[in-house]
Amino acid sequence: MASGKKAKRKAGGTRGQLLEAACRVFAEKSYRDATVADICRLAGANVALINYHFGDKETLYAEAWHLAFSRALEAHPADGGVLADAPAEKRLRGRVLSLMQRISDPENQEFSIIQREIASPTGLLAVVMHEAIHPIQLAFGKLIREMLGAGVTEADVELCRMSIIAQCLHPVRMKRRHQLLAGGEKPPSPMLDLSLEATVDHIVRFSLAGIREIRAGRRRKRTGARKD
Amino acid sequence: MASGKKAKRKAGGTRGQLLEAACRVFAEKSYRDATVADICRLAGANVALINYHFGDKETLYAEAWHLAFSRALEAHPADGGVLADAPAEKRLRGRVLSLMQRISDPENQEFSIIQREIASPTGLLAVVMHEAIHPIQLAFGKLIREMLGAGVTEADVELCRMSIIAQCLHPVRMKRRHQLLAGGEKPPSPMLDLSLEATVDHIVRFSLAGIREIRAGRRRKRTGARKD
Amino acid sequence: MASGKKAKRKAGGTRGQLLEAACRVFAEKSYRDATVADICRLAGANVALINYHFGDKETLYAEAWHLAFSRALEAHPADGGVLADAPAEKRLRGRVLSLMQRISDPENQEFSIIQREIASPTGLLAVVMHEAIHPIQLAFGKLIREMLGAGVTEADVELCRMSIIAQCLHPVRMKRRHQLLAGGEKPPSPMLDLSLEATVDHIVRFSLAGIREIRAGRRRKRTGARKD
Amino acid sequence: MASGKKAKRKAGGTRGQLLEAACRVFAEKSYRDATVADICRLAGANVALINYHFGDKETLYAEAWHLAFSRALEAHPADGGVLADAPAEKRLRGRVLSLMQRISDPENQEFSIIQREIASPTGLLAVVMHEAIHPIQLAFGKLIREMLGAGVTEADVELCRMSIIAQCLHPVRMKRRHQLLAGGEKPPSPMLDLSLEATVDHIVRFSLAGIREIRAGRRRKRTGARKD
DNA sequence: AATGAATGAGCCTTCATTCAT
DNA sequence: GATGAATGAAGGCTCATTCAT
Repeated sequence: MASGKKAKRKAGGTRGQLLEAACRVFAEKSYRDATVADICRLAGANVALINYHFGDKETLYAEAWHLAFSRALEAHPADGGVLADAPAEKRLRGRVLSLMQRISDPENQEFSIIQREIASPTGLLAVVMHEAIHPIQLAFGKLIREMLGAGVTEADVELCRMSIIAQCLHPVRMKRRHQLLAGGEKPPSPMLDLSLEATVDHIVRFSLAGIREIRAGRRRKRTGARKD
Repeated sequence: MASGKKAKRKAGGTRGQLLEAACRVFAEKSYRDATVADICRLAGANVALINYHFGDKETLYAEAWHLAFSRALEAHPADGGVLADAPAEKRLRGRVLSLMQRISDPENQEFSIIQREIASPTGLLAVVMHEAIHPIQLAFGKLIREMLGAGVTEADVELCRMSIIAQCLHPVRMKRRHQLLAGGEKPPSPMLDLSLEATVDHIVRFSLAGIREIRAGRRRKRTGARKD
Repeated sequence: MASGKKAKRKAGGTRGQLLEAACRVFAEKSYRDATVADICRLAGANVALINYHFGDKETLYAEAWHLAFSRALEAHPADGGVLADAPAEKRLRGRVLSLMQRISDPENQEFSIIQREIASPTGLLAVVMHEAIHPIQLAFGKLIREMLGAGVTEADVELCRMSIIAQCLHPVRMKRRHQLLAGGEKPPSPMLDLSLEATVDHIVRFSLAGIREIRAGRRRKRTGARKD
Repeated sequence: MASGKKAKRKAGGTRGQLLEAACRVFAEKSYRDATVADICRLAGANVALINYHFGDKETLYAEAWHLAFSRALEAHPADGGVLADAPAEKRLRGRVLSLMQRISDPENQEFSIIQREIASPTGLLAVVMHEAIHPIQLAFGKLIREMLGAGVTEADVELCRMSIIAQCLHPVRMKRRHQLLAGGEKPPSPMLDLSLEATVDHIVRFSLAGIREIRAGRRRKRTGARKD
């Protein structure tokens, strides 16, 4: 058998253990607050092993984020499983659902890490933006441009994209914040009990109305028609 | 006599200088990253004075936030200067504008501090939520409930409130993030050049459509009517 | 009286104590081998005080050398107390004596520090060369040029200067080396028992003969005379 | 070649590779500054092999010096190839040339190692002195005693020996120091451009004059003659 | 003989806090 | 109130050495 002879031999290797531990610790502690001792304790490893396997704390941090990022990407395909030839509304719903699942998945540390990175940047932020955030924004932008139709300015696309992405991120932030605060108290707002599905339904419906409005507004502008 | 008003060498006294400096430093550095030495250097004061005047770093932090909060509250009345008997749309616009001005005012450190607090909480978060965030949420909730009409669930109010507040906060977060990243590069998206007014216009129009949709949807649900 | 009220208050201040201790420790241990803990232990101070007073180990090192350098300069005037209008032989003897006294003074850590710096340079070497070594070389060069007379090449000056300075430094190095090795053994060579005066006498006599030879040789060359 | 069992097998074996690498690294880095990792990287070997083959870093260091020493001894015979029945002047020149060649040979790490050893001794110094330095000193001493003639004190021999050896070592030290400082700047003194031959010529001529002077001086002293 | 992984001791530095004027 | 000096607790990193194949 190929399984480890020694109990000393950790499953997946110590390097993997460290990476895993780093993901978790960095997800809940910020780069500065997290200590290599924390991570090693969680991984059951010697502190010097971080230097051995990763060089330094910063590299470990970058690799931990990459791991979380890869997992998130794999677990939650950006299109939400909706086919490219489905109606735009379906595709929008797919993307909204996918994004929200991705960032609210409790197994996924990516969002936590990114949030902390934004609060106190370490230099990783630019990479994060480029690799994780930009692609999602682009895909949303393309879809929204399509939905808004031809006679629309780039600024309108941008604003609608912002409106939609904002609605996806905000509830997750809120939920985390409340979980952080409440050690077990009653949720101070009923929204927190809403299922992800219900929230997605709301966002899609709310936003489709918004998009139609913008689209109509632009058409009105173009044709000179006025409807009060 | 312990008369509280002493004209010190420094304007507002050393205590005030420290508080002022703390506001700025905590706005750009996170609780952990900011050092008391940073703050004292900026205030031109001795390090020991922080302990003398505030006891410890954490208390100074709390007081600094309170100062920023008070200033924000004073500088940006929550109703945006719109009278309470104005039409709901006007009042919504007032609140959206007010909120966005408040958090994007570069002289106001409140939002920065809150953002960092959320990313790595120090215990201040609960107070912040209660004093700064909750009142705004309540006012928005009341207004939105009014706009949605009677036959609407609390969850709908909650969700619409979330949609609107999300749209207010997100662009400011985005702008800050980009300023952080780009030392002076061209903004990678045109949205960043949009004026606050234009963004507010969009949010209000987009959201009014959304609210009407939710309101109509609920009515449809209740009456069973279908109108397409 | 004006003396310190507290025993805690160290004579000359902790900063001075640290500098003094650093001189001694760096004189016997090399930058790398010497630890800040060593220095603080010797100074009876807390390790953090090095950061407080000097910033870091490297700055302390530089300041320690500067102190040793200043003391050496002050205690051993480069001309050895011989007047500038004295005969060249007297002035040479003055310089040789001065240099040797300077580097063999057991109270003076300058030479030790320089020796270690040469063996494993820290970046201070360039400064050391410029401030401590160069002036001495220049003075010797000027004097030797005068003694060699007009018809001499710059290379000859250089070589004679080297010959003389070499003789000054070498015995001191040898003596230190032997002290290092012998924990109390008998000196393996009688030279070590020679007084500084005797060594200086030798160097001057030996070198004056050498200089005369070079001077004569050059003259021979110039006049075309040959004497085999 | 048929001897190699594996393609991996390095020329001279891994042990030899390590020794070779150690010579080079210790020649440029001091015992403390040089890390076993440095050496293994250069040798293309695993870190654990140092302990396997040599026990510890210190033993490797000693063996590395021995290798450098043996090579130096072999490459530069102490008498400089001058026959034992040649005139004393010739033999002196031979020894001076040989010593200077030995220590300035860029392929020879011996001198570098010794210099660093002197600056921060590791316990190897005693061995070095005994095996490498002492024999050279003895040979010089014997030759100089012969040249000084019978009526000379042991101290005079010692001092002349010092004068000559000092002149051999100093220029090499100087040259190394300047190479260390200047990454490629112009040499601040013309001496550095002098050939080894020219330097040897100078040393021999300068020293022969010195020796004659000492010899004559002693004679004068003995006979009571005075010559101003 | 060789290797990758692991270990523990030690070092420099940072920083909030406290002490003594 | 204000100041300079002092302190102790960590934290990240380096490195020679050892372990288990």
